[in-house]
Amino acid sequence: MDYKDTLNLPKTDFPMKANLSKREPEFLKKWEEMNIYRAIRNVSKGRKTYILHDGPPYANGHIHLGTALNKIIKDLVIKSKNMGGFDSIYVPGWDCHGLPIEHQVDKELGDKKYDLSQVEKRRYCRKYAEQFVDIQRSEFKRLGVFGEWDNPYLTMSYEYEAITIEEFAKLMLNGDIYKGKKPVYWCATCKTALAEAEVEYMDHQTPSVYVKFPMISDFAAVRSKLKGEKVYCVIWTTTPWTLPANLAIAVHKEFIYAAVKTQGEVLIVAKELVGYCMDAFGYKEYEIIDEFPGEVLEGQKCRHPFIDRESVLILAPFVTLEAGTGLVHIAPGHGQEDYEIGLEYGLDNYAPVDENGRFTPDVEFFAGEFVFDANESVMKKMKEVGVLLGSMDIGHSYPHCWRCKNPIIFRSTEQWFISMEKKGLREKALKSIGEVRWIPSWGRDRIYGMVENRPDWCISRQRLWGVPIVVFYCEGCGEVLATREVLAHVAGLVRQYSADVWFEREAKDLLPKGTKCASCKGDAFRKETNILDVWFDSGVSHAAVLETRADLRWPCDMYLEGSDQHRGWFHSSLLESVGTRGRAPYKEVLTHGFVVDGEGKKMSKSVGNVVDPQDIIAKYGAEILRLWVAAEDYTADIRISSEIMERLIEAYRRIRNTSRFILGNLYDFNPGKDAVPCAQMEEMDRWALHRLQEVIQRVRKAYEDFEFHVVYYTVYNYCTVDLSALYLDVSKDRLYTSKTASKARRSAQTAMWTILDSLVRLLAPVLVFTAEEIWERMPVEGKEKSVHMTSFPEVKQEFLDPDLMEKWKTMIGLKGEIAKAVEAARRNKIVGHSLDARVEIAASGRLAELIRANLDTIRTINIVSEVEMTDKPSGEISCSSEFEGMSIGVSRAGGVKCERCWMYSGTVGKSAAHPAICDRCIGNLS
RNA sequence: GGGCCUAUAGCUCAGUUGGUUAGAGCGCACGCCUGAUAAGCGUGAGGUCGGUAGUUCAAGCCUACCUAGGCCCA
Repeated sequence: MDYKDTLNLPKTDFPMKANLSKREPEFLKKWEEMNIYRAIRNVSKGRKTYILHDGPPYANGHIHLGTALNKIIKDLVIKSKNMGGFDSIYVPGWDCHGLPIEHQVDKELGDKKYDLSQVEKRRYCRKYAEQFVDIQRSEFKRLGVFGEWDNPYLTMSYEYEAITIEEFAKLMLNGDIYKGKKPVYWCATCKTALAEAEVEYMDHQTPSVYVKFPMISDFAAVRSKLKGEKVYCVIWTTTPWTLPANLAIAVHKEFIYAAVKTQGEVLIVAKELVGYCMDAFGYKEYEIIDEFPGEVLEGQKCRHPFIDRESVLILAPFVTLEAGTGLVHIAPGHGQEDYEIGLEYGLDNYAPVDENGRFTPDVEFFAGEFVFDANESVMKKMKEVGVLLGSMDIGHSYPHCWRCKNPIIFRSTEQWFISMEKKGLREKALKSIGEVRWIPSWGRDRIYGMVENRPDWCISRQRLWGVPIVVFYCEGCGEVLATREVLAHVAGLVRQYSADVWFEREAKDLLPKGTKCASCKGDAFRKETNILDVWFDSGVSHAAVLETRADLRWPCDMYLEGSDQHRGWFHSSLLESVGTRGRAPYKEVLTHGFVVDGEGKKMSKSVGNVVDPQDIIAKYGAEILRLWVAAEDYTADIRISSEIMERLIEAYRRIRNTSRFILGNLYDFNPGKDAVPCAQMEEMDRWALHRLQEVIQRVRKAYEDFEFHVVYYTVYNYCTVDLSALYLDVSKDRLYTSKTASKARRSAQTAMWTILDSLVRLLAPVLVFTAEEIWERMPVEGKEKSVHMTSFPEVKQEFLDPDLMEKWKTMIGLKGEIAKAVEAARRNKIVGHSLDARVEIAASGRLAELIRANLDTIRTINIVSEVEMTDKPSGEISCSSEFEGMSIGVSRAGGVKCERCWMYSGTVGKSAAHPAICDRCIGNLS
């Protein structure tokens, strides 16, 4: 007879093959139908809230691996908080205004854009953003991320736009905001000022020129050696077009400068660079006739090389000797450092360049010329007047516009600023940084340094798609009108009609009736045309979201973004919140690194190492992507490669198969009726449950610390090491061959059920789909509709047994030694399967006592047919390295192999009814 | 060029306040099993801790510099 039919072999319809890319959408559908997010919120109702405030991704393009990573980490936080005893709320958001969308719309409209009114174009922008909100929403949902997807926050919603204006108003009325003239990054193509964040550095070829400025003050009065000489200061610059705006020449106070006589004139350059410079000018013969420190030059005057104007010599700390001449051309209207040093010396903020990047009419020789074209003309002019000492093209890192990729210029313009100093914003912000928990802790130093050094925040943009800067100017006297009443009135209109109202109505229709200019009593006004920086938009999300939704609160618990946001959203939110409310809008800030390729290099289209999350989802499923996020330590850069994917898929299979095996052995188990109390369980089951408690404790702690990779490794190693290789492998005999309802088998089933029930909950935040798939098949009466509505398992004291663990530590060590001995016998063809083996152990002392008392357990956990203690082992002899003095002998087991349990036994053949099986099996058959 | 960060076996991660022969899992090699089977089990070989120089009786863990990489800025 076939005894296989008498065994309790595993049975389950839980498929071995995950088929994730096909099965995941089915779960998404189920969750959609049951409104899983609401269901979880209902379960969590009344608990302490945990609020992670979503940083809004930009509503343009499809999600990439970085955005996927970010959303998945957020989802891990939200889900683990909910299962860990909080009411964790997730309102996703989108950043909708800004240049990129406006550009994209311009591109799509083509020439049509010139026929559209401002409002019409804004409507296109709105539609464009809506379209990508929809796209990204479905892509995020596909990742298994739960949240209020049907009610997200959008920075372009009427309410949000109104609050943006109200927040601006607070700062305005508080005196933080001022209008000033400053050099800002200016893109002549896009005709707009750019924020620091909108600038990219790329290699760019520019001419570099050496130019001599004739000295006009009597320098010989200070340096007598130069009496009677024609003296020139030589500068070097890579932006010849800024020379018409030159107002000064900077030198370093401590550097030594040399007066070099050559070609009948004297050139001043840094002493260290004399050889280098003369080489560049092509002068072979020269003589240094004087040397002096830079400070001697301060206050001396040169004449501009081709314009009738003075250029004064000043001292600046940023002068270096790395390139050039050691004398730096200063145009305060065209450079940040130039501007700052210009302020110190009271120089004019001169920038004779219009918004198109063309010289203004007052610029001699070059009026109307585009600045980058003017490089050539300026050089030509300088050649003409004989001041050009040398020139060459060089490639260097130069700022470019993030959108149009064209090189940009620094240009002094009228802009609105939030002052870091006027109302002590910097100081307050720095203090607030100290009150926030930064994870990892170095985040504090990073943002502190940035806030400490940043210039005033330029919040104005000369664009269309955004929230207007709500300021009016009196047509009569030019006075700024931005009173509390006016701002509130406009905010009200925006709340009703969207910010479009600003662009479609005239000033008089935006103002409260009877508004008059405070200084001239005029009643005609014009609107400010600038809009707000989009970083201001997202920077007020704490006000627009946390304070407006009933179940949220201000401040929230956490902001969680990539480490670039120390300068981005964390930063803008901090300044806005500190400026209006005196503290940061968050209690904790968690940052993650960036996704890089298998070599640690950043992903770029040109290198061709970009990985698309859609491809991974289609090929392996979102689950594998989630597992990747969980497995990697996100505090540093996060690598992805095909090998990493392969490893994760294998790990996933192991977890899946372990679960499947347990489910297969629970086909006839009803935990309500069949569970065995802890005290009556078999020793090994109690060992497995003790280990489970350790896993639960470690995993819950890891979730609390946001160390998701610890969650992954802990569970995975438990599955592999403790369960698959030991506990489950060993338990097969008991599960398969014992009587179906025997206590021994029920004990194992109780343990396995408990284990899977815990694992599935611990894994649910990570493996959202698979955990649900397992949960659906768990035998439990009255269970929750979704594993995501359950809580994490608690550590149960009754399962903790330190003495047992101590004993089993030795038992498992012993198993390793026996396995080595059996392996040696296997190599010598004495045994194949471990059940072929008979093991003889020689040991002494306490070890011998332990072995003698547990011979049967040792036989069981080693899956051999016989174990005996003896003084002189026979067969293949191995000496233990772990246990001193212990030796193990392995020989072929005696007796006959039982056809049912495959163990060798002397009892096989004794029964006439069942001649092929052992008496243990005969007992289990009846 | 500056600020912050990272660098441990092929891969992903551990390595407590510096202290014995640097750990795990996977992968790999070899083998077993065929009652978890496009599964399961065992054994084994792989790092001197990015590099250099220091501090120390003692350094993967401290210091300096360098290299590579990342983010941010210039």
